[in-house]
Amino acid sequence: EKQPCMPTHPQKPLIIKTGVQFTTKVRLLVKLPEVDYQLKVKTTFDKDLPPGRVSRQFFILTNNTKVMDIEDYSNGCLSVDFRHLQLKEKKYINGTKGSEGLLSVTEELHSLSFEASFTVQGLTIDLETCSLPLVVISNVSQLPGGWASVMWYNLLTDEPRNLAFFGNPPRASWSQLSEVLSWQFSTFAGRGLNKEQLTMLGEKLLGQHVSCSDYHVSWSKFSKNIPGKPFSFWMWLDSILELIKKHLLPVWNENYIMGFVSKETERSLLKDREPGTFLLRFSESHLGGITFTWVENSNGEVKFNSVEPYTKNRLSALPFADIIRDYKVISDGVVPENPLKFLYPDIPKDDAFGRLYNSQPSKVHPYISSTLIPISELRSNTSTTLPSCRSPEPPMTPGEFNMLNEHLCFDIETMSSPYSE
Amino acid sequence: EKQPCMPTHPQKPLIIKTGVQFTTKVRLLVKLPEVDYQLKVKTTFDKDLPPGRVSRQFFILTNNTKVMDIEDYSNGCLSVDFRHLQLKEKKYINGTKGSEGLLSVTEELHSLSFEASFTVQGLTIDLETCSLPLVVISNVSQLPGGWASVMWYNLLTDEPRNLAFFGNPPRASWSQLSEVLSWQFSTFAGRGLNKEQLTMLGEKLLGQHVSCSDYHVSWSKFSKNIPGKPFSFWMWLDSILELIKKHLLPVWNENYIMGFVSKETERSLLKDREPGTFLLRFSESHLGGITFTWVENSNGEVKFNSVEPYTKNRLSALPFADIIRDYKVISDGVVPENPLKFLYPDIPKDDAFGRLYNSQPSKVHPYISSTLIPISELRSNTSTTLPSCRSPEPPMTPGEFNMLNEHLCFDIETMSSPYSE
DNA sequence: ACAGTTTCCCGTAAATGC
DNA sequence: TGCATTTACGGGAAACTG
Repeated sequence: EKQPCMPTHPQKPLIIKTGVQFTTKVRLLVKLPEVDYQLKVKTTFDKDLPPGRVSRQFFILTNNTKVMDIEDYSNGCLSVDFRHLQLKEKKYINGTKGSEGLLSVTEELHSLSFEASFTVQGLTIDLETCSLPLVVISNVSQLPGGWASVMWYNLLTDEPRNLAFFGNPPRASWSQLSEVLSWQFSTFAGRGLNKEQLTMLGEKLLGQHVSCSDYHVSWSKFSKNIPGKPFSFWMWLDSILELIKKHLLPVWNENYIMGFVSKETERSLLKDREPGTFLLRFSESHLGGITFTWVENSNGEVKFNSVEPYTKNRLSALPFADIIRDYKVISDGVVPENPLKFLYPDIPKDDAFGRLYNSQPSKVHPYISSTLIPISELRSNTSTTLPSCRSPEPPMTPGEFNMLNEHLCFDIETMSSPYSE
Repeated sequence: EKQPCMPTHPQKPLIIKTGVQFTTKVRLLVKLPEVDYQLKVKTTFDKDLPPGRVSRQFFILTNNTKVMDIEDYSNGCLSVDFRHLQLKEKKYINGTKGSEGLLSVTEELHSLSFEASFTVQGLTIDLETCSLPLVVISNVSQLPGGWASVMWYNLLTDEPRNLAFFGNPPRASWSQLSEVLSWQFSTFAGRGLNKEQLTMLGEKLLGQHVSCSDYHVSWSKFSKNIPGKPFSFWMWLDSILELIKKHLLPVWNENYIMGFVSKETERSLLKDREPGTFLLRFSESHLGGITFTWVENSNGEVKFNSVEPYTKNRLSALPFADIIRDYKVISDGVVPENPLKFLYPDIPKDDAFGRLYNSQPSKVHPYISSTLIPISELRSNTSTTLPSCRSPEPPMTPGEFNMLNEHLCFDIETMSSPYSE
């Protein structure tokens, strides 16, 4: 009879961070006869959860009851918006720290329950409903893991409340999964993944089995660390999504980032193109990095170069389009030259990126304006630059206030509060 | 009977941010006879504060009583450390929102009281003491303003608890103030200010009166916005201090930053030097910026150029020493050249900064490493690029830190609030 | 409308727990 | 000890509130 809407965390529903406000809405779908009194709804976190089922317990720190009201728009349904709800972990539940030590926090599912009761014609009616499974995190660094769980659950089951789902999570067929992955990109970055990009992702995940589109991917393969690497497939992919959202949106939406290409494919694509042709792809070895690879012709021999991937730190100092515009290679002290001429297959660089270049900062008079440009220095013998020695650090002695300390002996002393810097 | 010792937390004592933990310590300076029971100390915020005296009221959210204990080291004094104390504002004290609407939050002074009582030989003895005046802030953005208050108070009064101090704050003599300002730099950045730097600051604050070292600076001149600018003298100076702490420490400590120089002085210093001689100074028109000015000789005519000031954002993309090493000017498309040759007066650039250069990032094999370099493009027609108007100068102040001495006699102590970095 | 002030909360760093 | 998880809080920005 009622229908819960999810915690409306704008972007990533079904994930709640402790100590951070969330909201939820409950709507009564039937019209009640003669409701002339207040219909109270109470929200409870993990109501009736079998003990030992979860390893962490939480409660709603804030006010958890509210009176239903007629919805503004149209239908006249009764509904209630809970706002400013906040979750806190119960401490000291000693001993009963759940049996599921095998699961990580982001695999532990919870739920929000809603209850109301009213009396009509002497008959008391109890209503109760609950949310889809929720993941509770304590730091945004756990958001990607939590979102992986939410996706997996909702992709693979229709059960409304199987909190033990990750005790034995099913596999996903590649055709289902690839659709979800593309959907992530179209939802959060405005453009989905094309067939070639998905193929590369499939091969990364499954080896050459991708051809069989009914191949299945296990939860571990998707969400647990790749052997030999400190991150999982999904963490890697999500780091790219974040990079796009923060620094590459226009370039991504123009479809200028091939992004997911194996090195072999990359070379076979570039080798017959005009020298100076380049393409953009994401780093496979590091989280959230993008690089460009260009082809050049030295002495009749085809050569490929890739720049060290740019990560969010570098990109926040200099927008990516400007990096492409200004990138220079200096060989043996000769005049720097930009090796990037054509975006694959053959679009003149400025035709593609011209609209995305930042205008130069306007000049503040007495000063000469200055900008940063990305530059690589090549030596003809070895590939890179000088060895250099780092120097020691300067001591930094903040004078302390100990001036008055010791000798003052008498009685109290003070306090330190964290202010400093 | 009790006596306070200074904020043991080295950094910014006497400032407390709501919602952030702080600590304080109280020490009993007399030995009590036969103390065979527990001596409890209770901490109260703004105890007995006349109503209406302050516009905001706070309370200690956490546990505020603790038992005294024998101090670990030596003397066997009784003492107690309060940790994890936290302040929260009392809400809804309707109506009584203090009379002092004239004062800003950082001018509103508070205090922490400590009480204990014990019985000896049938006689009950009450002990009480309290802290130096405290400033309560709610966001780190208020820290500079709070610190200005703490400095001014402790510089200009020996009263232990004049919470109405900012109702009518006294002026500071330039000789006092300049000492405090220099002390800020030596405490927080490891090197104080020299005579020339202080002179420039004095002129900024007082015009040409600095010669009279008994000239006095008002609190407003020090801490209120400079007419026509959105920041005060102290905010400007503090933004420079922060910039040094975060990005310029080694360069500052090597004394390579002249920093505070008027444009006139700058030119007169540079005009007779070798072309390519440069000096480093802070922006007077923007918060937290540093620039270099170099002299060059074009067609027998002396010319000065200054680069657009670097702020924390740019500096966190590229360390300042590397900027100096790599800075290039490109004129009319010719080969870029670094115009910086000698640090004033005549130190070859690499002799001065060589040890401070960062080593190049080591190369990750398949990639060509890349770095950012700062570059300015000049057109030959005018000396710089677009014309634009620059604004006037920011002011400055000197000061000194003898603040906390004297008054320590009786009662209390201090606190430092945890802000750190 | 607005300025001063507080709240909110991400993201990094440090602390804690297992 | 190392890893997983939580806490702490600076810093930018939004929300508040007179």
